[in-house]
Amino acid sequence: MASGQGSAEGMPPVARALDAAEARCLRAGAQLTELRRQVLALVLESEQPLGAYALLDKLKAKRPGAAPPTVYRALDFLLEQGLIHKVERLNAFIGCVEVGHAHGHDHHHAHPHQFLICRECGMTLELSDHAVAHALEEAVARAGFRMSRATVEVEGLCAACAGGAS
Amino acid sequence: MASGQGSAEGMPPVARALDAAEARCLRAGAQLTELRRQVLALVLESEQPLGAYALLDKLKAKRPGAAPPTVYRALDFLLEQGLIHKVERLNAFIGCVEVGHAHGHDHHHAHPHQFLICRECGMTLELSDHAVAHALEEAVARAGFRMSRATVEVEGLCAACAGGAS
DNA sequence: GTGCTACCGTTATATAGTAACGGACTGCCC
DNA sequence: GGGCAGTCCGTTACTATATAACGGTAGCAC
Ligand SMILES: [Zn+2]
Ligand SMILES: [Zn+2]
Ligand SMILES: [Zn+2]
Ligand SMILES: [Zn+2]
Repeated sequence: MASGQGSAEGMPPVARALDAAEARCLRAGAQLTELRRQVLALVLESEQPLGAYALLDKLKAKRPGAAPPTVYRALDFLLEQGLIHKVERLNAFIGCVEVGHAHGHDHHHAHPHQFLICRECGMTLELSDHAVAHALEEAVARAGFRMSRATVEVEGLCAACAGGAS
Repeated sequence: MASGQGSAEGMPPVARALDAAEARCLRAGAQLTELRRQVLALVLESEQPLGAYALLDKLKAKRPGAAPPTVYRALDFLLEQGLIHKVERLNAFIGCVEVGHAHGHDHHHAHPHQFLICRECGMTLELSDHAVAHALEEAVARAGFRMSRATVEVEGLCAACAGGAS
């Protein structure tokens, strides 16, 4: 398999996600090249969403010649494959939590999702709340719109930060 | 009154909105200065959301020395007062439709709202859908978050553009 | 007067994102 | 084999978006 191990047991989560991503790309007929894999790994290794230029700095360690187009092209690919999402409020990118969930549903891109962003610690949580998605679909339809993609991002305090400060 | 007319009857909508904005600022103890009023007028006059630099170009007609901080400072003020919103997906600004609705509720900033953006014609519609806001509050609370502000933006096709192309 | 605040002009800089060209490689057709 | 198209990526230059920092002015309190 992709990272040389036959099973997901005992693998670090990033490696498991990379394998899942590779499998998804295979099924989609897309090429997860070395560069794209490196960028994806950097996104996944980060606890918090990373901006394109932060990503670029990290990438330069392995790829000294990297420039903005290097990372933006990789990000575009990863977005198209649904392997990462963009957090619009932060101009930053984060791995999709659903990749590798084995949920079967092969949304090759853009499943409905919502982000919760802690303004204190920066932690960003991805939800896939059906009630929110449904309410939004209804409201959009009532307005006569046809929805193609939705951005739902909440800024606030996570449980830990709210507990400490109140 | 602000624009020299005693009543809202027969006034063009932008002038009426400017008067409502002035009244809101008075109540809030904030100063709607000439610069801020000019920027607000430019935002309100536009059919579509305007970027900061588009706004700057227009502003230069009346204020030749205007520079980026000129317009960004005015925009920050208008955002704080809830007179305009930022459309994150477009990095653009649009007037709040609720200003001057005489709804009484004096949300001096950040009422729950959603944007519907037509990718064809650029038309952007502001909703204030309660069901969406409520579903989002519930989901956020279930995740242990405390929400302060939410960005909800839908990209799609408006009725007119969807009807033509299907 | 002094000190303080809010507002704004001005210059420079930081951050985010794209356009455009060209080289390397691959697969395919003839 | 040669030619040709497609994909990927290195590279340069550039556009777009946003902010930092300093200084001046006007109003007001004391
Ligand atoms: Zn996701
Ligand atoms: Zn937190
Ligand atoms: Zn509004
Ligand atoms: Zn339209």
